[in-house]
Amino acid sequence: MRSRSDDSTTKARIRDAAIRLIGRNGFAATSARAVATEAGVSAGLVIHHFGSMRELKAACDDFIITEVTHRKTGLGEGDVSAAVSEWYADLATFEPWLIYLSRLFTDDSVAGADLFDRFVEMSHTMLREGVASGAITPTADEHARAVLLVTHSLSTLTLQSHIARSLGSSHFGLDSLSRMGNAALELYTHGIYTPSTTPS
Amino acid sequence: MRSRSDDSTTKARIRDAAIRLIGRNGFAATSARAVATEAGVSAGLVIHHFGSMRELKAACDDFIITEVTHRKTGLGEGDVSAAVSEWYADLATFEPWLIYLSRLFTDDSVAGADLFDRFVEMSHTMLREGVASGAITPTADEHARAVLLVTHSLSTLTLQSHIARSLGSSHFGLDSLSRMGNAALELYTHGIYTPSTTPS
DNA sequence: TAACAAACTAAACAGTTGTTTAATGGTTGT
DNA sequence: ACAACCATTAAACAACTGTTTAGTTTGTTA
Repeated sequence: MRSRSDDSTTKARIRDAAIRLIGRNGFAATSARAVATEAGVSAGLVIHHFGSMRELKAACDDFIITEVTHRKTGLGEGDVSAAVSEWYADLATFEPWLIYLSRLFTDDSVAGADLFDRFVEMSHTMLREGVASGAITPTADEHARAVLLVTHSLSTLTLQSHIARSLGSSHFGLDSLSRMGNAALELYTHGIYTPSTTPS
Repeated sequence: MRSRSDDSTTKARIRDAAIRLIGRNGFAATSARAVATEAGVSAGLVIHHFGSMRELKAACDDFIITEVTHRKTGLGEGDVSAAVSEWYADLATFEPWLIYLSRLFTDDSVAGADLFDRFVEMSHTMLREGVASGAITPTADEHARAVLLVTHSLSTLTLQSHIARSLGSSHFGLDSLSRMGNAALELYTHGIYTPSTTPS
């Protein structure tokens, strides 16, 4: 269950502190001294280990991306949705990663763009296979549909605080996730319009 | 078509500059001096007119929220989707507002939370009416469905840069919007799964 | 034990931040 | 013409920023 994030070197502690703070407040609002305090070290040590704040940010990006993509699970390496599911299953441990991950898409970083594009490719592959096997209906603009599905999936991440508040939870947990999942499954199964009244 | 944003007082110019910069870079990365330069005034004047940076941010929030909710359109006052459609129709003019609006939801400001909740209420009302008239299928968890639809709609806003890039456009324009809209309409009409193979 | 390298800190650095102050110029009302 | 007022600026302020420097501790190796 646990990963190499457990390496308890000081450098790793600093990186984890940065992931927590950048996730919570954004990169621009996260100072080297704040990271240092959060990690229980001096500000100079943060720079000593990472060179600069920008490089620290890059190290955090790399770490999160590696964790979400190269993680080995029972379902095979590179299965991103499996990794994210695992994160959701142990929210207490992985919540900071999820929050950081969501910031990756709204901060417009290169790392976030790459990840998004990879998601679209994966979605594309799944849709193609589904259409080939007859499980999924074909569509005119396959690429737009792939982008739409990825966008919808990620919105659960980027808008998680609003979802949780609106569903009455104090934070985005498994209950919120399953309620949204059920609603989404229903939508993907038969839409929301009754067949007879489908608009043009 | 144009609104009271056309008041060309210096105070309005400063606010518009702030909306542009905060939308582009986020509040934490937007300095009073940067806003002043963008508006062609001195840094002191920014504070003179708004009191502090936090109050300037609040003024921007208020302005955008007012524009998106109290705007009078042919479809009646308070029709948010009509207002947003209007913004999309004249992207050159309103793009900064859309970008600022999207930041409202990812910055977790109170203004964004209020707006999200209002959207959910509107969505709830529309769904109820649709179900009553037989146009929309009922569902077990109506609230979750309302939240899901709002989340999906807003994701087109919060992830607009990724959508545009993935669709091959240089920026999020009417073509991207219509491709996503068509894909969404199809999804809402009959889902993506073929009836015979609907998963449990 | 001596020597060396790495981890680490406190202090100082120049630059930027939000905000204040004092002053100037222009407009308005009388 | 005069007073009052507002818009506006340049300069200064302390607090904070990322980073550097110099130094100290700590651990390893020979």
